[in-house]
Amino acid sequence: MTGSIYDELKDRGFIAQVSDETAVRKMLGEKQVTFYIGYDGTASSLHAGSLVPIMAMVHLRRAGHRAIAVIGGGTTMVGDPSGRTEMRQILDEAVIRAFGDAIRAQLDRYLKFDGVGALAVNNADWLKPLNYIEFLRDIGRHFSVNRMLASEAYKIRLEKGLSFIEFNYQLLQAYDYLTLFRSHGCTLQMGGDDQWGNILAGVDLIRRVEGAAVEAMTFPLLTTSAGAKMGKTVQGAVWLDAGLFSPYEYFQYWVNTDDRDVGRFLRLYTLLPLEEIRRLESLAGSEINEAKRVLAYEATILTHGEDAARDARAAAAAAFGGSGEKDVASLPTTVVARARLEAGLGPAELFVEVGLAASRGEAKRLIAQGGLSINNERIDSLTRMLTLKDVGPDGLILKAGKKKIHRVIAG
RNA sequence: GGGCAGGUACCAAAGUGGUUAAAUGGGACGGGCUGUAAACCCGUUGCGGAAACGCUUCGAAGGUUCGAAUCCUUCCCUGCCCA
Repeated sequence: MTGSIYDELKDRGFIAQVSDETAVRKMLGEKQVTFYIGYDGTASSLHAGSLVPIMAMVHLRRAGHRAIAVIGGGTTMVGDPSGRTEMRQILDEAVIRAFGDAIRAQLDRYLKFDGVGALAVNNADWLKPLNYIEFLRDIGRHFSVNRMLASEAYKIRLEKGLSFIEFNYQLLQAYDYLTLFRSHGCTLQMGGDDQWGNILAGVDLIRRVEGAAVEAMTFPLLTTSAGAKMGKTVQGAVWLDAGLFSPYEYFQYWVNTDDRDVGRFLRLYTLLPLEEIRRLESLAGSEINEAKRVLAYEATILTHGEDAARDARAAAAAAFGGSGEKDVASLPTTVVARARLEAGLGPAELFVEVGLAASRGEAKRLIAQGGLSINNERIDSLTRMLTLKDVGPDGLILKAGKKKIHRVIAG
């Protein structure tokens, strides 16, 4: 345990707000602290937007603190209105349960739940059995509606409408904190900066009910320098699940980082020492691409493991002609029946099939605009049939635009 | 429960009987320039079709009409005001 983990987090850009900086720095430096972060299960996988909290947990755990990941099986049934413009879709309970299990498994890769230094709990376990009247009397009376309505988090919703169920979210999250304080001695809750109000509600509740001082810390809500939300691409989220978003795509997501974000991201999303990061981010001009590759490689290791990261890097090198080993086999690949290739396939059909175009119409548009190529040769005609002859020893390489690439092999 | 205003494509927002597959902006995508960056310039942006053209879309379902996003009816949903 080192006295510097708080400052390490701060230097790396993890901290947006802290309840009491002096107290938090002190406790993280002096003793083992049990802390928690909640993850609401609104999808079967977390995405890159959740990486900051995950990395913060990894850092704290490495520093010897005890991590509790709370799967929001109960709170997800209510839905957090904080900062949202519209009510969340109400999800089916069985679905929420399944999502929660999947997310737990995902977090396990980063945190290695051992029941001692890192554990996962599901708040459905204590929220579902709650008795309404008792809850109102014991917990509800500590909350001021006036104060809640005045908070920034609800501001948008007061204009667009806020249902009663959502209004209860904050109470439940506060109750989570109280529960973990009582059962596990948890004294630090962290979360995204949009959670600040909810987290403080828990701090207040514990003070009122237990007379104890506990702490709160939030992470900045990141956007890329281009203004996009972290972890979102056009196609959708940058999922941490290899089945939803392949390691190759994941690697590419990081390689495509804006120059201006490289240093910031290296600090947040890799465990590289700060001196090394300072060296990498100082690279100028096209040299910065080297830093991006390091970022991508390290980030991919953390999420998908070293083997997958190596494959992804090799595939990227093959696709973009970078230095080092080239491994075409690691590109996203689709097997197409030999017989179909013998008969010949239209390019639009094939590009749609491998997911490089959303529809034949789009594929045709792309061809007209010179955006599609096979084996690095621009397709200039819709009737350019693709056959077995186009499938070389490494397969048939399809490209849409400059960056989306896919390999087809006959099978 | 009553009154008012709304629900249009990824988002925002025009359109109030045919010239509307639906203005405009943003976003996104493609091309050019580059460094798998940014900025900038050009183009594209419902589905099918080589094309002609066809099909589906404006909360949902019915209806009026030669013709509906546009008119009528019912229903669902949202916001505001009143209770």
